[in-house]
Amino acid sequence: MTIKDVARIAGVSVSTVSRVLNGKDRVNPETRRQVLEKVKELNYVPNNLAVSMVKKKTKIIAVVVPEILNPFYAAVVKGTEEIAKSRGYVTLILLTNDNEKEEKDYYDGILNKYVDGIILVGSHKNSEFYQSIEKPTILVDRYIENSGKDGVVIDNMGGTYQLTEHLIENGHTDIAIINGIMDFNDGRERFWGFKQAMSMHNIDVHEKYVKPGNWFEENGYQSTKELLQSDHPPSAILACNNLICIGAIKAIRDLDLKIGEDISLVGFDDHDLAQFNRPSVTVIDRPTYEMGTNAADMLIDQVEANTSKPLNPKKVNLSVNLKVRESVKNLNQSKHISSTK
Amino acid sequence: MTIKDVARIAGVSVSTVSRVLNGKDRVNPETRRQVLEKVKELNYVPNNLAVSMVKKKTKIIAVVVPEILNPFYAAVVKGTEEIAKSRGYVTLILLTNDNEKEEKDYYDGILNKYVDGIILVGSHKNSEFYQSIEKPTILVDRYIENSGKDGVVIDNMGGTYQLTEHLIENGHTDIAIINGIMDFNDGRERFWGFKQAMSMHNIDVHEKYVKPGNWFEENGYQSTKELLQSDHPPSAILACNNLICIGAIKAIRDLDLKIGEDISLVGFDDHDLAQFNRPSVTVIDRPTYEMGTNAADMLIDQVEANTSKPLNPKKVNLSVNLKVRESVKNLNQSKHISSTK
DNA sequence: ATATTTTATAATAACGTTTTTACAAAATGT
DNA sequence: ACATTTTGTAAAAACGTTATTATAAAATAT
Repeated sequence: MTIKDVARIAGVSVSTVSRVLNGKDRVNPETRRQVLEKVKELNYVPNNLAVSMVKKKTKIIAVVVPEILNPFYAAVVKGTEEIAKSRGYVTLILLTNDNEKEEKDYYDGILNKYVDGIILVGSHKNSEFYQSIEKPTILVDRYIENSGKDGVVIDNMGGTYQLTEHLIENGHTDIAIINGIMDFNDGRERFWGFKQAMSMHNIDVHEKYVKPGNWFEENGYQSTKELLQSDHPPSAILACNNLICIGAIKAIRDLDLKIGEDISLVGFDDHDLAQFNRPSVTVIDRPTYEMGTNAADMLIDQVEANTSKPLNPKKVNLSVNLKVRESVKNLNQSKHISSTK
Repeated sequence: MTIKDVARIAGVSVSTVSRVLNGKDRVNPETRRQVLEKVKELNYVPNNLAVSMVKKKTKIIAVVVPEILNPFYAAVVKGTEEIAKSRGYVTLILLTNDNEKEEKDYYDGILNKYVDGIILVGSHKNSEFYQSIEKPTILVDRYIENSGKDGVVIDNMGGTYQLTEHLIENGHTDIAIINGIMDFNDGRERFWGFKQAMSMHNIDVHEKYVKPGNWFEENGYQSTKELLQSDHPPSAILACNNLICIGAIKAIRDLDLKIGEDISLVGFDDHDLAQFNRPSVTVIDRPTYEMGTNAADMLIDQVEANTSKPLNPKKVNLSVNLKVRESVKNLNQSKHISSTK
């Protein structure tokens, strides 16, 4: 069932059917009525492929993420898909497993020719890769300077700053930090936020309390064990993402210690275990779903404005939220109590 | 940069370039070499849209799921995407929020005209909807009889059968079941598996121990409270999905009871909390990722065989796996101990 | 030496739309 | 009453490919 069939059956030309369907003027109301009737009767739907070819717009956007089982990325995908849907677009999903080569191949093979725009949680560190992308692109979470692309990120520095300050306010000074890799802005900024808060309160950062590593649970588990089994264990640990935090919780449990008593713990990223654990764990919650919706709206705006490369790339910084729960011991209070004893 | 440009610059006809690129025979090796050289030099990549139009194949498949934040569906998506990728397809993702109307609209508007095939965790109960889908379709998880579509499902009945038998073997007879809605095969089959196991061991199913409801956490929480606060609380609870199980765990905790001592608990679906909770919870684990990969392979096979409607729809039943952990009290043993006292 | 087959390439049609151009007929202006 | 504008429709071109058909040259067969 093509537009030709409709035209033939309705007894008009192909162009007239097209005009009617696209709401163009200069078509007799009576003709319009008849065409619409036949369209409905024949259940005609235009072929997207043909439309895309002539309009050079596919109404498809791609969302490229490392992994979908991580709820963080799943939320980004969800936000993207919902905005896309509401604005008449569909969403192509690509999982990269953080494999740079795979991401590049994808880009060359598919993205360039198929989609109107790309939402990208990239695995590449160098800005050249991003510059080579011709389609409108929004970088999410990880932002690369000089990439020439707009970005939607969260306030990493503010997040660890708040967590650190929360610990300090509760009297902690021996604070350890377990971080992921520092190749991207996220790891770097989270570390800076911690250092900044410490320096603002004139507290020294002990080198042995700084544990860089990777973003996985095993790192959280091992680093926590090392910290707690050392000569001078810290009084509090800052876990820089959800997986590290889970690893830390498990390590603490395996060492038969109590969170919030023997050791205080705070984490970046909220997750089920942080909520469910007793005591529950104080965390920074970041608006992951909103990152998706923001990015999708920005992307589609760009697509529809035909601005493939923004003149002045902008980075939208979404604020994060401290969720105070039960995992931080108040050392001031306990000192106070012991001093009045 | 189109095939025309390449042809012009290489000094051959458009058709020759096309022949070279598609590996057709009857082209002079020397000509082939020259064309390939220019293609590389000009960095030419064929326009997918044009190819799709003439070949009537888009190399896009759609995966339609109710929700992406649920790890179960995320795993299906992941399995689908990885197979699709490896076989040269890309994956369109559609989230329905279990909204029947939305799903139908999607289907009419996009799926029919854009994709080669569909992997569908459907929200529709009636088979007519599925029959009306012209594209190759694989139903995942929820299977509708007479839909005319192939399906990939798991052994729901075997799952609850195993869970129930595990409880019975440990001496339980007062077993309660908290189930979701019975509109689809999943809820029905899970209930049947329970009943079957009970009847095989000649144990009566008490009506007050049967709690149908919905698949959400709140149902698990409320039903568990009701069961445990009744006159004759059961000795064991079977939670029919991950969310109900989480609700049950929370309710038990809020009632200050101990899992595996005061009340035994088993669940359908593995999840973080079941693993993390102390004591950990015995569950049925289902191969969600494999459902995605199986479905994608079956779908692409169909697409490439040009069989839009399988003559004899088949349902692939993947087996489930009992993960025995610490949440079931052995009543035989305790009886034995008390009788020898 | 001529007829036939094989090989290499080009020209053209087709996929299903939208957009542009063309052309009447009707309406309006003088 | 005639020139001009407006309105409604149709025909044709374009989007970028692949597939089919046509044609010429080379190779082979008789």
